[in-house]
This record gives sequence, structure tokens and C-alpha cells, in this order.
Amino acid sequence: MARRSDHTREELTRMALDAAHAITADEGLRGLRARQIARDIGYTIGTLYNLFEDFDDLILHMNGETLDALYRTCSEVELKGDPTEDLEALADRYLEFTRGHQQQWSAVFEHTLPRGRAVPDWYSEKVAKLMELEARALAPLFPGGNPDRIAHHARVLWTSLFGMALVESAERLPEGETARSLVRSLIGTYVAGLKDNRKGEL
Amino acid sequence: MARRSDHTREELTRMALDAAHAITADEGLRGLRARQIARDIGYTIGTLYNLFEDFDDLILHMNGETLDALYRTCSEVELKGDPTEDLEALADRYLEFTRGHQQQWSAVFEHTLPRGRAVPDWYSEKVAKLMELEARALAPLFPGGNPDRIAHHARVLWTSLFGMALVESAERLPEGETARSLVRSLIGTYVAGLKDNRKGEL
DNA sequence: ACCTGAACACCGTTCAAGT
DNA sequence: ACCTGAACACCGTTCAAGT
Repeated sequence: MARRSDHTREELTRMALDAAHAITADEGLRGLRARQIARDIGYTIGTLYNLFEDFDDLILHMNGETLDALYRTCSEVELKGDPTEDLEALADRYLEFTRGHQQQWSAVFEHTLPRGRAVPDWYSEKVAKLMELEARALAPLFPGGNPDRIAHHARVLWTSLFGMALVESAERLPEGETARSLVRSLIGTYVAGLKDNRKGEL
Repeated sequence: MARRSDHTREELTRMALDAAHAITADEGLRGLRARQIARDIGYTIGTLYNLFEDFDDLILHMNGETLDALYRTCSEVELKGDPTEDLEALADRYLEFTRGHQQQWSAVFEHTLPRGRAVPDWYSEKVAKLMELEARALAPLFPGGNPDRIAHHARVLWTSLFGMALVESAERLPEGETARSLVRSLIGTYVAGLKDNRKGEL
């Protein structure tokens, strides 16, 4: 065989990642196999290594797309200017996504690179972009405040939200408790605390 | 060969788990191999399967010990009765541990069981016990308050702390930001918010 | 009863050989 | 230039065979 040229390189990459998402959604990252991706798209495993550096690279690209999709759906939220309301709307979107794509979401933090291999920059940037969304919703609480301080509080909320989504997806919350109920308390109480701190400064 | 009886079953299990911790600390969960554990303790791989159900079972026991160690060091913290101070002391211990045992800590959430295989009860209990520590530090804020409400807020703080430790260990915090700086803001602001809410109720 | 180690079915990865 | 598929070194797991 060889040179089928049924598909362009871009089409093949698209097909491979789609197949990878589907398998991961079904069986989790643990169940993802290079050979099955190849079989699903009708090519052999050698072709996969023509598209990606190695299996880790393929997973990074798949997880990158998951982060992109999360960013896209969260950035659709229209901010009204009320921090509590906006943060809650953002968090709801976030949790809606992680619930609807539980296995793909888990894959994002289950996957690690071998020792000494750094996360590529294009991947880190996707994570950073998500935190910026949080910062925009928080900004009204700090009129004229310095951006570093806003970013700091955004990171507090974002890492907390991250932990809640993770613990929920690991099914380690007791009956009656959800990530949503946790995040409601977090946002409500944290924003109240920020306002209280601000009063102390005046 | 056979029947060397150099060690009791308990000694062998101890040796195997010690070896597993050492390898994980060095190379991460990714680098942990059944064959290397066997080699390190001077037995063959068959013996490992005499001690553990399978490789997942071995990892669960190793991670269980990591959770035990974390609980032990956190429970050493003497609570003074001041929630902010006590929560900070707890969080500091927590982060001290996760930093000192980064790879073993990562292994706790990197590991997943195959589809349909539930986390054993003895393992879930170790996670639950950690949350109780947080609840005890929070209790003074809710004099005569119902335990469910305290437990709820303890879960908010614990899952948040979890997320911060995780993001830090994944090295995804910007320069100058640490899990400790995040957790300080979280606790200070959250406790202020709780006090503020309570005022509203009176 | 305990321990061995060969054998099994798999895995990611490579690469010479085809068109 | 693209694609194949056999080959390689490994993996977790099993189990008949030893003492």
C-alpha cells in the first residue's frame, strides 16, 4: 500500500483526535490505545506516528481541545457587572461542562508527562486563559484596584473551583453535597469577605 | 526454589510498599513497575501477586498509606480555638506534606480504577477522615450550630485546599504565587465572610 | 504453603519496504 | 511523500512446576 491520500494531514489529525475523544469519553484515559484510534479511523498505527510525536503528544492535543471547549463555553457567559452573580454563572457553566465531559475532564489531570519533559507552552496558555475569565468577573469589586490583586483573588477562586469539580468527578462527595452547592457557599462567602476587608481599608 | 520464608507475609507487604513509595517518589506513578518492585525487594513478580490482588490493588494500598501519613501529620496540629489561626496551621501542615511528597501526592489523584471498579470503602474512609479535621477547626464559628452546616463549610475549604495543592504540584501557578499565598487569602476572606453572614442572621 | 520463572496477550514505538 | 505492518522491547498477569 501507501499513499492513499484519501485525507489530508489536517483531516487525519481531526479524525484521530475525534476518535481519541470518543474512546476517552467511553472508557476513560486508561482505556485509550493508539492501536484502537488507528483502527477507528481506518488507518494503521504507523500513520498515527506520522501525525503526532508520540502518544503523550496525542493526549496533550486531545486535552488541549478539552480545555479549549471549556474556555469557549465559559466565555459565552455574559457578565452583568455583579461579581457574585457573574462568578456563579461562570462556575455553573464550568461545572456543567465538567459533568457533561467527565472522563475527558478527568483525562486533563490524570495525564502526566515523563520526568523531565515539560508541559508545552501552547498548553499552559490554555490554562492561563481560563483564569482570566474569573478575573474579569471579579474586577468590579476592586475599582481602580491593581490587576495583580484581582488576578490573585481570581486564582484563589479558580483553583478552589478546580478542586471542587475534581472531588465531585472522583465521586468523593457525600450524599446531598455537590460541587455546585460547595461553589455557591464559596462565592457567596468569599465575596462577602472581600467586601468586609474593603470596608476595613476605608 | 520456593518457600524461602525469609520474611513473613506482613514483612513482604511492608517491603513491597516501601519499594513502591521509593520508586514513585523518584519517578512518579508513571515510572512504577511491578517488575521493579519485585527486583528491589529481592523476590520475583509472582510473589507480588501473592501479596496483592493486582497492580491497581498495590497502588491503592500505597496511596492509602500516603493519605494516612497526611492525616497523621495534620492531626498533630494543636487547635487553639481560633478558627483562622487553626485553619491556617492545618493548611500549612497539609501543604508542607504535599510539597515534601509531591510525586506520592500526585499519585493519589493520577491513579484511577478501570471502569466499573469502585474505590474500596477502606480507601474512601481515609479521605473522609481528612475532612473531619477541617470541621473541628471551623466549629468555634458555629456555636451550637448544626454539624451538617459545619461539615459543609469544611468541605468547601478542604476541596479548595485540595485544588490549590494540586495546581501547585502541577506547577501551573505563576511566578510569585504559591498554594500558601492562595490558601491564606482563602481562609482569611472566607472566615471574614462567615462572620459577616452570621451578623446578618442576628 | 510459598515462590519461581516461563508463557501469554497486550502495549507504545520504530523503520525498512512498498506505492 | 505517505502509509503499511512486521519487529522490538516492554508491560501486567497467570499458572504449572518446583521445594
